[in-house]
Amino acid sequence: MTNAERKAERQRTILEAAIRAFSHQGYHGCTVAQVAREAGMADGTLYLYFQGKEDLLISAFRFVLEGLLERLDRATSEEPDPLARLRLLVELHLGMMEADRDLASFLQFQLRQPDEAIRRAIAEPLAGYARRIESILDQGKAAGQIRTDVSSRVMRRVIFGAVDETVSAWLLRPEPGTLSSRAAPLLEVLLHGVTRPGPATDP
Amino acid sequence: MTNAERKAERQRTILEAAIRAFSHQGYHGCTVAQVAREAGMADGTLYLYFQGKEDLLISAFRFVLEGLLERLDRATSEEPDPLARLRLLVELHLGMMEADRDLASFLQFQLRQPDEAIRRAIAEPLAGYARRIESILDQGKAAGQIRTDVSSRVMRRVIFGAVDETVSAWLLRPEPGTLSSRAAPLLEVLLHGVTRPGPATDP
DNA sequence: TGCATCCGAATGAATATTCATTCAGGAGAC
DNA sequence: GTCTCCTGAATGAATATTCATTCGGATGCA
Repeated sequence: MTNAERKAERQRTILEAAIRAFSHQGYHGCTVAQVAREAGMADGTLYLYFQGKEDLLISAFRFVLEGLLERLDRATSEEPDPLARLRLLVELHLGMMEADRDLASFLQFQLRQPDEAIRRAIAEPLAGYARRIESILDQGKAAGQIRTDVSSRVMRRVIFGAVDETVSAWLLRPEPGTLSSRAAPLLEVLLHGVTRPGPATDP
Repeated sequence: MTNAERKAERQRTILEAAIRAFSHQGYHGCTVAQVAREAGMADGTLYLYFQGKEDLLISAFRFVLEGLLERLDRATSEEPDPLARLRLLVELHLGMMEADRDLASFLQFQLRQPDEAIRRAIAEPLAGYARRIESILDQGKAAGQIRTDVSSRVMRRVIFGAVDETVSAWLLRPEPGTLSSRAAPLLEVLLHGVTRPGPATDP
């Protein structure tokens, strides 16, 4: 059993090194040798734990996304109120990205791979994320807090896109310690829109 | 003069070929030879018009983004009402992406390059796009249509992110002829938020 | 000793870039 | 009109480099 644990630990070390390396140089701008060096081992050793460079990338995506989902689930599971859960989700997402800049950079810039095989391999955890947002929205609809005249899918895209763009912008112009603080105004806009709440808006 | 025109035309041919090739295979998954073949000329010829593969990519980005900006400006310049302009901008953006799927795919999946040099080279036209959205929002604030308690930059990120995500989702699951039709519900959410317009929402 | 693990130099495939060569068409001479 | 000479755009095979992957041997533990 210690044997399997050893292996898992080693894999983890490699994955973390890969995330660091990929996030700095990009998947294509990065050699296997660099990942190995970052992990503190020889080139060939990586091939004892992963099938090759692409497998490394896909495994890293899975590792990261599943970790994020797990943390999100754990944190939001106790909150019954849908709006509060949505708030929590956004705050947590921004918080986690801020806490680990390499991870954020990795997700923001490497995830959109045009390669079909890679996309397919990460589609599932991504869909899981989408499903969680939509499920919160559906609960909100049932509770009368969320509008029912727009599909949850459309709203999910707005929410996800807005959060995603916020993280990207922060990465490109990193005023430190400021990402989490963007959660409040962001949620304001997502919940109530950009228009001025005036005396009834025309149909 | 015909000489310079000839050159410009030739460059344009190459750029359009590059966009097609890059959007299908991705920048890294694509050889210079493939671009040349797509353009109907020999490998070496490309080097008479561009410095190399990277220059090709950057030039293609510029070409596309500047074209988009120009079309957006032309179309929105005559509309005085800020909200209507915003609506127009979103509709046009979706419409243009729908009209040219290669272009859309190119922008969505190739634009986020981790390479610093490339990012710097395309920062300017991207910032131009951002400025246009924010300027519309500012006009809307002045006209009393847009809320003034959230910065235009935050709202811009929400709008841009939402549109971007909508296009991405459409590209990944292309139900044909359906992108433009997503403009209306999208704008609904952007303008008024996801919450149910009820008897005053708490502070 | 035997076994698992690791090392890192060697390999060879892939491909961006170069450059010696070709050739279509224009200019001038007759 | 026709022949000759030029020009430079276009070619695409050859080059040089980069890098993912392999594998024969070293290392350390039981």
